[in-house]
Order: sequence, then C-alpha cells, then structure tokens
Amino acid sequence: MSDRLTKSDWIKHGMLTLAKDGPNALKVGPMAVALKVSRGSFYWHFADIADFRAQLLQSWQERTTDQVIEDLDDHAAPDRLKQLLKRAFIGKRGLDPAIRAWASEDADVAKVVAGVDSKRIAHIAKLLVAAGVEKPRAQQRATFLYWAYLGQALVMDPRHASLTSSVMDDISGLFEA
Amino acid sequence: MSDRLTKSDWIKHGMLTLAKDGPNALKVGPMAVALKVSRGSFYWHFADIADFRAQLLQSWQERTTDQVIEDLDDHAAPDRLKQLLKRAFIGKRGLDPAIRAWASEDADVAKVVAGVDSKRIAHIAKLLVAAGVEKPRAQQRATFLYWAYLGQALVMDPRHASLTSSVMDDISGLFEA
DNA sequence: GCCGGTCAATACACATGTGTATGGTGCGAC
DNA sequence: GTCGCACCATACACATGTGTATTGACCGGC
Repeated sequence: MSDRLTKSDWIKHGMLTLAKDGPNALKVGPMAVALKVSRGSFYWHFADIADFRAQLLQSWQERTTDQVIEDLDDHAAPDRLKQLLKRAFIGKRGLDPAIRAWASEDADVAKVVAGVDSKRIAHIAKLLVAAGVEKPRAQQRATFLYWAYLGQALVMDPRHASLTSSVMDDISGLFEA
Repeated sequence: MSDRLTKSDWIKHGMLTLAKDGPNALKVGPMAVALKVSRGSFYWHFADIADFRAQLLQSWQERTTDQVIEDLDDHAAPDRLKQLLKRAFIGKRGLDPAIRAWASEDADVAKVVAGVDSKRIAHIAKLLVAAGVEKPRAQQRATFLYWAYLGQALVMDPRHASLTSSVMDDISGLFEA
C-alpha cells in the first residue's frame, strides 16, 4: 500500500480542521501542509475550494441525520426524551459550533443547517407528544428545548457548558408536564 | 463641518459589517470603499487591524452590559423574569450570532464573550430567586434558560426563530415553579 | 496670511491564498 | 518490461489583503 491520499482523507481532515480552527481555516495550502502533501493533491481530488466545502457540508449533513436515527433507536419509548436530553446536554461539543459559525457567513451552508434544525426539532416534538404533551404545545416546547441544546454547544464560558444528570431530570420533568 | 471621519465612525460601521456579513468581512479595503474613503484613513485612526478589532470588541462589551442594566430597571420586580424572557425571545437577533462566530475563531474574543455569558446568567438567576426558586436550582435553570436564549439567536431556520407571547407565558411559568 | 495639526489619497512592498499547466513517480495489467 | 493511469510536486500567474511612506488638502489659532 501507499501513503497516498484519497478523497475521504481530505474530507476527514477537513472535519478536524473545522472543529479545531473554524471554517476560516479551510484553506488549501495549510491543509496540504498538515497532510504532508502539496496542493497539487488537493486539486486532483477536488475541482476547487467550493467543491471541497460542498462535499464537506454534505458529509456533515449525512452524518448528523444518521446520528439522530441512532439516538432514536437506542432506548425504549418511555425514557427516550430524558435520554436524548442527557446525551445532548452532558456530552461533548461536536461540530455544531463551527458549522454554525460557517453558516453565519455562507447562505448555502445556512440553508443546509436550517434543514437539519427542522428535522431535529420535529424529532424532539414527537418524543414530547409520546410523553403526553398536546401536539401544538409540544411543538413550541420542542423548539425551545432545541434552542437550549444549541446554546449549550455555543456557550463560551466552560463553567456553564454542562449540567449534571440530576439537573436534567428536573428540567425534563418540567417539559413533560 | 466636514465629511471627514472619526474613530467612532469606523467602529460604528464595523458593527454594521459584523452584523451583516460576519467577522470575516472586517477587512480594511472593503470597509474603506463602503465609507468612501481610502485605506489611509483607517491607518490614521487605528494602528492595525488587531487594534480595530479589539476596540470593536470592547465597544460591544460595554454596550451589552449597559443593555442588561436597562432591562433590569425597566420593570417592577414581580414581572421582571417574564418581561426579560419575552424581550429576549421575541425580539430581533442582535450581534450575538456574529460575535459568537467570531469567538469560535479567536481565543481573545472567546474570553470576553465568556465574561458576558457569566454576567447574563447571574442576572437571570437573580430573577429566578426573586420569583421564589431556591438558589442552587435557580442557578441551574438560569444556565438552561440562557442556553435557550443563545440558541434562539442562532437557529438558522426562520420558522423556528421566534415564539409567541403566550408560549413564553407557558414556559416562564414552568421555570418559576 | 501662514502655520501646525488633523485627516486622507496614492503608491509601494510584501504576505497569503487560489487555480492552472506541466512534468514526475509508482504500481498494476498485460 | 513497458504502458497507462492514479496521484502528487513544482512553478507560474493572478487576486486580495496588510501595512508603510510620502504627499497633499483643509481648518483653526496666532
């Protein structure tokens, strides 16, 4: 085998770069240096930077929707909401902050992110309905809960970036009422 | 008088640029074009771009803390939480999205933003305590509420970017219990 | 009236990033 | 073995952004 790269090696490194240094660091030169190849490699796999960014974005989109489905199937119905909230609010930050920063500067990205937001909110609403909340109210509360999820991922002060498990019990109790 | 610019003209335009096109658009050349002066003007008022960005950031910081104080004094004690939430969740997006995107790429900015986050959370916690929630629980719920505020400002799907007044009554009721 | 300080235009040197063109290397098929 | 293709290096042209140095216009104080 060789030390040569594939298209998905570039994408993978793009994800890391995005998470670590933000969308602004998605430059051909620096990435090529980090991967210890020249820029010629990049332009063999991708037409241009826009092409690369588009594929990166699509890859993220597929990945996050897959994740939602996993979360959905992991637990029995009654505890699903509580489990989802715990997982969302106690776990580590993912790519969401960087993706959001990216979306705030690129309308195409914003469109994709909006779609993901919609699906996630719909999912939470379904769980709330299953927990006994009336449909319209569930829709509003799901929106609110999703806001909180997003905000949590984006708070800058690390002292306010996580909550304990028992606190989540308190809050998810509030919303199931 | 003259059509000449002052330092605060540049800062003001920096704010607009930040809100409209994100931190990435804070370039000397384009801003000079927009203000119909040459880059020579910029470099008379500011040492360099870092200087400009620092002053812009500080200006934002002072402005937001002033705003919080205004909000605090505007209403009588019993309704303060509800009013604050309504104002935060029904109003328009401010500079927060752009500032946050900026912070995700610049550690110095992140530090300032973290400080602002702390102050805002402490403020909400105080209102919750005044509404009858025990102190430790109030602290946690304030954090959660602030997450939601942030998330609201950052959701990309416009369909999920605001809630009606009555919904806010529902939710603020939950948190005062 | 001229003079100094304030503000701005212009021109330059430099750095970084993109994209292209062309040539080079290694490996598998045959 | 050599041929072709996949992958990469190198060199170039170009665009955009930063920062400096020099010069110039305007306005108030004296």
